[in-house]
Amino acid sequence: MELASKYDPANVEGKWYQYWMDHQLFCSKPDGREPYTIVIPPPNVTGVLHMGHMLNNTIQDILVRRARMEGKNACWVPGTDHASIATEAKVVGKLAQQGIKKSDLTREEFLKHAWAWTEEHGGIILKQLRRLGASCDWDRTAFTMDETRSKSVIKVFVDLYNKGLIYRGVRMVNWDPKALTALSDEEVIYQEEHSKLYYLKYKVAGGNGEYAVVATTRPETIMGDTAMCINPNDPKNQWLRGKKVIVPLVNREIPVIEDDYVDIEFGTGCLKVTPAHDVNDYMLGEKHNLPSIDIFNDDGTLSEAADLYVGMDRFEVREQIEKDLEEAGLLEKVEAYTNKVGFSERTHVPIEPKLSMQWFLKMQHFADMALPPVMEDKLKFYPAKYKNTYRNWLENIKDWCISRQLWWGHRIPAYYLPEGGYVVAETAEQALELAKQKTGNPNLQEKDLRQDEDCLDTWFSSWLWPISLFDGINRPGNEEIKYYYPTSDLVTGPDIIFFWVARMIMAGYEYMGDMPFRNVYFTGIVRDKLGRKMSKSLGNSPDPLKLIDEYGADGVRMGMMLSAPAGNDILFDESLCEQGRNFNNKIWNAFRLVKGWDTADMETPEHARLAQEWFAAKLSKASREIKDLFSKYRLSEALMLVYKLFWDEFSSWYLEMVKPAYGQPIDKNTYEATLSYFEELLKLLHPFMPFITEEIWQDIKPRKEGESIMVQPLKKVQEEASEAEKAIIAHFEDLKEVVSGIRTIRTQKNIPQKETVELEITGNSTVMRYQSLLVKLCHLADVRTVSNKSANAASFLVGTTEYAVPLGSLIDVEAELKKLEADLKYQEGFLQSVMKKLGNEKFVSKAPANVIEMERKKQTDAESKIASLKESIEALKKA
RNA sequence: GGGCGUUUAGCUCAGCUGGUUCAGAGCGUCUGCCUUACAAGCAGAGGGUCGGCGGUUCGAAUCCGUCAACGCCCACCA
Repeated sequence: MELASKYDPANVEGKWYQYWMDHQLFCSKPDGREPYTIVIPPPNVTGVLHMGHMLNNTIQDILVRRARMEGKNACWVPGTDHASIATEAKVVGKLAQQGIKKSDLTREEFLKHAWAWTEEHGGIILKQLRRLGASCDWDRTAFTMDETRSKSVIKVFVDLYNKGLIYRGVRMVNWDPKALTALSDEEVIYQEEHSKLYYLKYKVAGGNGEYAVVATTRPETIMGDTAMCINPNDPKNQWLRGKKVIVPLVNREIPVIEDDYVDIEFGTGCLKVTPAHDVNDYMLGEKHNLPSIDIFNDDGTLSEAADLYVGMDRFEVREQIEKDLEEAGLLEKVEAYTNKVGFSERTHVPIEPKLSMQWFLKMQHFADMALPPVMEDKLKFYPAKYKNTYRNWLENIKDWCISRQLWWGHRIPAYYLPEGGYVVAETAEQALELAKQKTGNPNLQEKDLRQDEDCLDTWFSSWLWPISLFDGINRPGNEEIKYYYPTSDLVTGPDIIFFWVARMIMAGYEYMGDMPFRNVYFTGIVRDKLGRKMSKSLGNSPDPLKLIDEYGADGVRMGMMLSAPAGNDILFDESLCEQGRNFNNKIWNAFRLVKGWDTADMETPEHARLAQEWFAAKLSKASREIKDLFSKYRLSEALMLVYKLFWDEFSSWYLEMVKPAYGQPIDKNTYEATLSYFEELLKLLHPFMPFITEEIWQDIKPRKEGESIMVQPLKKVQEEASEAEKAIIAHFEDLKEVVSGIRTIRTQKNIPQKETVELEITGNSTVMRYQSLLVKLCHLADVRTVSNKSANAASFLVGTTEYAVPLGSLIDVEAELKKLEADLKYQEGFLQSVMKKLGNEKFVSKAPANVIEMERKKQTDAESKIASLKESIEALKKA
């Protein structure tokens, strides 16, 4: 035999991936079969593969491969996302290294750099996915900024604008002073920060030096104060009513206004109002008609309007103004304080609330459509707990700020007219037509129109993904969209439930009148074994490709799946990959064994016939259970089930049972049966470990070029187990226990495998049917039923039947007695508890008949066990 | 501040609508084995008062209440 005793994935995986590609086995075209569709959550175009991607894409591949083997037309569409803000930040950073500032470039020049960067780094991640074995239809690879997708985005923007769902206006938005753009509410992450609470003195105008104290966390914004606010019901501040106070350092007079909004208990009950830099203050300003002073530049430095500290950064000012206030005697005290601060999801700098002109999408309309199907389980979430999260968001929906002050993205198709106003159109030509109509000026030229400088939020393109991938926006009702939509499963992380999942559902109903996917599988976060998030700074994130080099893709896939129940975080440990690798090796060695057999024309021995009968039943049972687990998306459990089926049932039991003696041939019938079981096992394993299963499947029987396990249909299983099947499996479990019992005795008594022993069975036992197997597996010289076992035998119970191995002089009477007496004690205790139950009037009268029946059986069983134990003890004592 | 979730063996987790001796699995641990597929292996063994307390019930890991710890999401209190 020239096969190595260890499986070597490196020599196998690349070969089969190429084979699958060469034979177009990943490709899907609409046909008469039932479609099974997954659209990939598009990774950032310039991203690199990390463990989160590994988990996510392993799951998708498992689902796709399984569907393919169930005879469906499986289509997994890959692609990448332009990731507007993240990519632009990277490009800006790279340019900065070369000493180029974004502000020195024109839009066109910048985009040239951005595209060059995208072409250089773009799509690496998709190449990496191939190492994992991802069976994507690569011919369909899309990009959120390619022509089809871009046209879709613009078309949708225009459509929603025309429907009155998109509007433009000045609102308080989340401003990212580093990226210099507005963000949506979802892109702001609130984190607790240890900061200070400053108590500032606001002197009363025209008074004798009396002052009010205001507590604030942001003293640097006082230059923007336009009022001080008290609660009208606050007795301690009544004296301030109708007065004016003087902003410290600034020496500007501002009115004291009254509003219920102010919390009497907080600080001194006096609130400084800075309408330009706080959402709540903005609302107060609107309500009380206050002026608004914007004291910040876009980059978070102080503007001319602040008058003081002009040009300094907001945080420097905070430090400086504390000193200056102190010096001026206007700072009463400073307390330590913990508050929540919003940070930009991308640039991680504190968000500045800022009043600015932006584009918004009205969301109520979409929320109304998107909520019911999820709550009614038409569109299912796994795990279902995320329905709550989803509902909570939709029920408190706010309009979506969709404009970004960035260049890398889809440019907003709004065109401003020379004399004010604007038109919205898909192309510049159409815009010109509209403009002419609107202005009544037929001489208007394209150059007279100025397109909006902003681009759209990345998610404004991603939300169309399940539709735009099949060109369903530009060509509604085309063959592909009709066939593949709605897609089947979406596999993604719960962190983007609002960003992406909810919005896709909205777009789906708006543009297709139907859900974008039937099921959503939420994966957990991949953490290290200590439960920490994987991060670059901690250095606890392994390089997926190195893992694949070391353990093989199959091994890593298995490592990921072994502990990845839907929705739970997975604590990743390399040792899991080791387990995966070991399993590969186990499969490999089973293959070596079977491959090494010679066959002969001979009758099938009884023990082999029994083994076949049992394993066929076991296989059918397992197939049924796996199918059920897949239907519930319990993939790690399905994997564990096949794992045990292969390792324990097939390798440890079945193969040991049919294995011919050294140098002996095996009968043809058993050989064929074994191959067919092996093949079926490979098919069950294939979605989880595509490479090794293909390697062995190709070698286990002669195959034609182009054939692949990938597209082999799974054996059909019956919905329900037959009685015969159940009985075979149950009886066999007894057999296993007997075998195990005998092995234990061998171990304990140090009886070598080579020496034969005998087995005595007291009374009737279904195990007698498996006599031939017992003899083979336990190396027995004889099996016999007896009415009284030999005196000096080691015995054990399986069910109510006693099994005994006569030991002759090897018997250790003391130890044997001890064991039997312990058993007896347990059984007596057990019987007592059963009797107590049965003696309970209430139990007997209230419990259902079958439960009582069960207890009675426990009673008789225990009694007979006790009897036989007592007998054994007596016999031993005599011996 | 609101909402959700988790708590079962050393670790990671199953245990559905309460009742098969129901307390389980994988890994790890311990013991013995280089048995002619596999030491990345084989055979065997030990290990938990199911987070605490209280209740419902003939019967609770499972239902209810409460407390505790941890985690996540949402929220405009300076």
